[in-house]
Amino acid sequence: MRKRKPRSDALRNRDRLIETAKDVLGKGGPEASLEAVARQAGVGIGTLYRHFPTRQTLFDAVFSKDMEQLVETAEGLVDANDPVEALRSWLHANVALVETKRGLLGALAIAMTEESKKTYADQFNRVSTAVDRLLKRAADAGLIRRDVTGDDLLQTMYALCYAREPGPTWRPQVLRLLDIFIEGLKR
Amino acid sequence: MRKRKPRSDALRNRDRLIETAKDVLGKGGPEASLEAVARQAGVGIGTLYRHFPTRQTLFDAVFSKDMEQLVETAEGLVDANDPVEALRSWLHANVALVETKRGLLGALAIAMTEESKKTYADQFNRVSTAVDRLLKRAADAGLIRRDVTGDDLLQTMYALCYAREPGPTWRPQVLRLLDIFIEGLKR
DNA sequence: TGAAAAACGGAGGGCTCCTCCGTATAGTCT
DNA sequence: AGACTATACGGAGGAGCCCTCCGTTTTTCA
Repeated sequence: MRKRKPRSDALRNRDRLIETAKDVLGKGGPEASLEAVARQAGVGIGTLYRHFPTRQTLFDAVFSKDMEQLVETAEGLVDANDPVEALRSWLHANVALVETKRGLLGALAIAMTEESKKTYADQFNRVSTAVDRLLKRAADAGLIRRDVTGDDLLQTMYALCYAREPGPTWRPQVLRLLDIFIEGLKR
Repeated sequence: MRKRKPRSDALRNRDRLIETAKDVLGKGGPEASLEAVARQAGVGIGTLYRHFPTRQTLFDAVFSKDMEQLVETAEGLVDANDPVEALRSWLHANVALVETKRGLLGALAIAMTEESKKTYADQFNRVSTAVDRLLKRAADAGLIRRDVTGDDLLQTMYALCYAREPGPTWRPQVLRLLDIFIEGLKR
């Protein structure tokens, strides 16, 4: 017995929920009410929970597109001429990405737990591979120290993003701190 | 008309609440139930709210002792011989302090908002003064760049503490990232 | 010791979380 | 087309938390 085609209303509702969640979570942070999401999406609360059994699965759905973009940016830079500059611009691109959804910062912090690394394992691996290759090239060229991983970089970046209060000076400050960190990387 | 002496039961309850909060928040993070705090302290919920009208005021009470220690450490280092090393050891001391209450990390993140800077204004000023003096001495000696504030340092430190997952490798990793940052500070 | 200030406790309204299940409906088969 | 059934829907409901309000109790002080 073949499996049926997924029901169209289910697909539609799923999309509406993700779209609405992006909006609501962006404004209200990661603690926003899921019932509000369901309401605003014009959908019963039961429907929300059927599609996304936990808060985390909803976050994951919201972020998966951004993750994809992050991966692509990283992979596009693998063969850059100056590996250190490539790292820097990758990090800067990420900060810009984060800035577009400042309200999601808290949610991002949640998203970066060990738990969700399993969910994102595939993307994380691709990012890690790309970034680690850059790091290795830079280290081989004697440009930076050897004891740093792609994970370190990512975590530090998110940490710095998270630490600063949102506001007009947010971005330059984050970038400055990040650059100091990169400076420290150099041998 | 003189003011009365504060009632003894009030003082007692206040202390119990802070002590219990330290415990409960340490385990459950900053979202832990305040009703649980009241229950475990053997006190009515109304009593908790009378003493601490908001979640933040309760956090503040919990942290005020640690803040004091942080201030003293900073002030003790002002006249150290090597200003950069002094900065480093101050930061390391803070990391150690944070480690003793790993569970409070999330709460700390909350505590570091603009809002609570008003509450801690006094302590923050003393820390800032001490650290800025160290920074200035180091900068005057040409050891580090000039565009960094004590606030930057503090925030970065908490950010790095917050980014890493708790676990046996937590501390060395945080210290390593912090040292990289300090390295980047150097001119 | 007794009055008044100060503090206490917890009921209660409002909100959220999440589950469960009777009802509705889209896809499939004849 | 019509019927059948897997699939999805909605929202009521129990449980927990937030916070306020106020009648009752305790402590201080004259």
